Amino acid sequence: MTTENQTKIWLEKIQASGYKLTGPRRIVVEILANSRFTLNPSQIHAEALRKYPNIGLVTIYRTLEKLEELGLIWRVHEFDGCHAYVAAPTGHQHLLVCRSCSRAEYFQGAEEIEPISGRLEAERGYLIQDHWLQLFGICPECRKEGN
Amino acid sequence: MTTENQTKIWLEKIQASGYKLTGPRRIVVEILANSRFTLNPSQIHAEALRKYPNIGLVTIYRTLEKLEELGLIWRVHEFDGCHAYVAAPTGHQHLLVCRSCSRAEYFQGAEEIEPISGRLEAERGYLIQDHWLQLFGICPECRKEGN
DNA sequence: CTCTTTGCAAAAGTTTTGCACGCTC
DNA sequence: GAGCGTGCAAAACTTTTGCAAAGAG
Repeated sequence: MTTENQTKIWLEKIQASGYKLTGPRRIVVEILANSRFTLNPSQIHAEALRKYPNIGLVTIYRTLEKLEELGLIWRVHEFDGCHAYVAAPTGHQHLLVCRSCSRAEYFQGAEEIEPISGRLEAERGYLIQDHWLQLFGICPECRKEGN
Repeated sequence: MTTENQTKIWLEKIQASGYKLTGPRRIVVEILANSRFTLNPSQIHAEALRKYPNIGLVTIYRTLEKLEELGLIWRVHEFDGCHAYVAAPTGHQHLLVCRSCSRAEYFQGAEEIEPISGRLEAERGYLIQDHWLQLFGICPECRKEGN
């Protein structure tokens, strides 16, 4: 999927959910749908200001809230904090995050986890609802630069 | 391991690391080493006040910082925030957390993840350093109560 | 006795809320 | 035109820092 399509799909979904399409929302969507890195509200705000001079940080927060509610973005949990967001994947995927530059990409095929859930439900009586699998490391670009 | 032993081991480790054993530190250690639930700084403070009337919230923060540095506690990432801590496990284990009461327990045997790391290193050129696997659900006690 | 640790107060940083105006539909 | 969305200001929280006094070893 191209990123232009990704942006378009998000905007349609926002509208289909009864929310209005506004300048600030378009900007935030464009930034997040196209970023290969995790971004926190303040970084998004700084980036957005370049294209929409008067946009307020509060609007970033409120837009993030809606995008998260619509399942379009995920809050990312990193070692040094949990303030950043990233475009949600299509389908069930897991995150691989660079600890140096916060580049984030997804990977599939962690079906290995299903039996673990089943085992724990049987052995401990929990109702398992969800799981997080996230890998951390150094991306190829940062390895080249010696980070 | 009994929880008294756990508390004792932590206190010894604090002392062995060159930190002093003080009243406030003993209290925080006792609370965290014995809790089956994740606790945030404010909850720990409230609990500590019952046994040590003048203890300050700042001291809780500073003690948590040291316990984390010594590897005795982990910060827990939950759906509704990342402010809570829990006693670290012995060896490589993963967390199972109740979304209703924040009860937390560990499980072993997620060796299934190793091949995933290897695959991603080979396919994407990352140097994988760490991973998080965490399961969320409802614990038996909360299921009984219909949460 | 020395040096760490504590509690208070204040600062810094992040996120939320109230409100009048502006814009989308 | 109706009602949602925006920006500003201020509030609410969480976490960190400076400092004098107290306590551990």
